[in-house]
Amino acid sequence: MFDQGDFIEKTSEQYFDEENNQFLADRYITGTCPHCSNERAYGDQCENCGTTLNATDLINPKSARSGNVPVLKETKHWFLPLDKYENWLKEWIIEGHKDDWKPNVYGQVKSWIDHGLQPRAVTRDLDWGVKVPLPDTDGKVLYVWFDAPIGYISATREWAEQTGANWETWWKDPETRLLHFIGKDNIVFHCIIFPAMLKAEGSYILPENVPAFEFLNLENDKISTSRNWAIWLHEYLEEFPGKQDVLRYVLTSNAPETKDNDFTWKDFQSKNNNELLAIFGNFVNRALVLTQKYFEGKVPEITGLTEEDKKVIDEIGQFPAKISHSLDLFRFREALAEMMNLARLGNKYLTDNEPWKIIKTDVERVKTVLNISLQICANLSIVAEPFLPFTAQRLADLLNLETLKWKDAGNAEILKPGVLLRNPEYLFEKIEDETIAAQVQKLLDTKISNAASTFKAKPSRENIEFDDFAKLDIRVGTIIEAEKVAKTKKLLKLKIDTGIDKRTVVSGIAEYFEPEAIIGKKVSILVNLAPKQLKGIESQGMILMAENSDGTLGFMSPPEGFVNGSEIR
RNA sequence: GGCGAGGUAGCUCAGCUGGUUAGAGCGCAUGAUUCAUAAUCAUGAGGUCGGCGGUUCAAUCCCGCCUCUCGCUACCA
Repeated sequence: MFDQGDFIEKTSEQYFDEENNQFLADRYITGTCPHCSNERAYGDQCENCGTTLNATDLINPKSARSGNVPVLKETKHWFLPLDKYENWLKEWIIEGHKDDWKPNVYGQVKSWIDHGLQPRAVTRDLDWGVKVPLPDTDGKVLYVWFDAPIGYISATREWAEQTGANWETWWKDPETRLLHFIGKDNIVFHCIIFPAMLKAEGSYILPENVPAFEFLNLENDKISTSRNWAIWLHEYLEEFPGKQDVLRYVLTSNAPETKDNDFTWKDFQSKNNNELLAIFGNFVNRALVLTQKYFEGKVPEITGLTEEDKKVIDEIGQFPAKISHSLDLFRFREALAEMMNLARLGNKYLTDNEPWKIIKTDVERVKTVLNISLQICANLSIVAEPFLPFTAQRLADLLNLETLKWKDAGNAEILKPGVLLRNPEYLFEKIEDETIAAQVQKLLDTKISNAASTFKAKPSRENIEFDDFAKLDIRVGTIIEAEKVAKTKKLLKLKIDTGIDKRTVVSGIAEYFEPEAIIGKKVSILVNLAPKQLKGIESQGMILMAENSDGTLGFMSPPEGFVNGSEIR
């Protein structure tokens, strides 16, 4: 792309730390916030007032690395001119994929394009990352969303070299269906930036579809590996040995295809016990046990088909197409449910025909019933494979089947009469309440330890003299009135009995306290703070609050029995 | 603040270009059954389709406003 002149070179001014000889990311610059005068604001944001900043907005900027004053210095960057691809993207996605891309993906791409695309820098000044492979580019690396997609290609290439495959088949062959499975937060990268790169380079194919998923939460909270709010696969495999497919099943049936969804352990248990075990596992077990009991485990032959048998066989034939159709449309939940319907068909067929009853009077009929039931099992071993690969293999083994392909499914002649089946084994086992409780407890524990460990107490501020402290006049007071300040999210207007007088204080605590609930509350109040107008109300003082690690607030309440106006020292 | 997606039975979700009693799975209730890991099969009870207003003979589905959730993005002080 560089050789083709696909990039724009642009020079701009950014803060530079002369001592460390590097450009500073916004995060590495601190200074005084121009809005709230907090002296510890970062170059990208002031954590005191929450304002988003540019590094050049800061008053008295300092480098967080050396403590020195950074200087503005010119730096050169390479930009991908996304605007040049706007028309092409419009044609390709807005017109070309109006009907086959998911609404969330299409909508967001359209929104971006409608707003007009800007050239986007693909390099950064950082001392870590993938270096820019050009002369005189010390200290410059590739922007993560420029180098990550290239990483997908490199990874394919590495895999291909190890396995003797041709990586270009996957990325350049027009016959290849390239699909990007991503989360909704990455839509712009996979639908605009990466395709623009591929298009610019010229010899790559484009994704046929980018079916972005929404987000999966865990027990009602955002999944976060850094907060350890996650289910780690290696732990899962140790704690639930042999249950890979259970997790696959639950994740597929809960997949956030159209909106955010929640993974809960209770749901995991219920899907295992009530669906996988009760419907799928149980049906297979019924068929195998009956065959074992009545025919020494040998597949019986068909002795004659009733109308009902023919109907069932016809239904079996429809499953592969139904399932693959759903898969083609990226409706994985639907495909999975359809697969389970085949097991349901089996259960119903057995119950309707009651082989355990007619065995006493009509052995020939039982042969047919069990043959068809076993054919359903055989079909299951094929159509379950995309969702439950381990189970599919175990089931095939139980049936003494060679590995079969998708095209082998859909008929009732997969198992040959006379074939000896293995002894029945359970495909799934019940997951008990205690097991689930333990997993939930494990998560609760991380939540507790998270709260404790991620909280870093701020370093103490500069020392002050006693006289400085003595200037503060803090008193015991009581809230006697409280109401929300209109058109604000955070503010409550409080009337406080300070013992000296009854005064109005506006306090930013509305997110944590209902007005009615705090009337009568004893508080500590700074009474000699200069009055300030907030939302047109004069606030005369300040209520002292403690702020917890998660941002929640609590009153600094005086002990019981202390009267209004008592001094706090 | 702007944009995008979503808000349908207790839970998870379907509902095509608007049209008789809004569907499925799980859960729940009742009945049947006992080959099967108290599994299965049948039947049933659950929804003013987020709220308000509009278009229409007719709206879950179209339009407007509001509200809540998630994502992208911006900016003022």
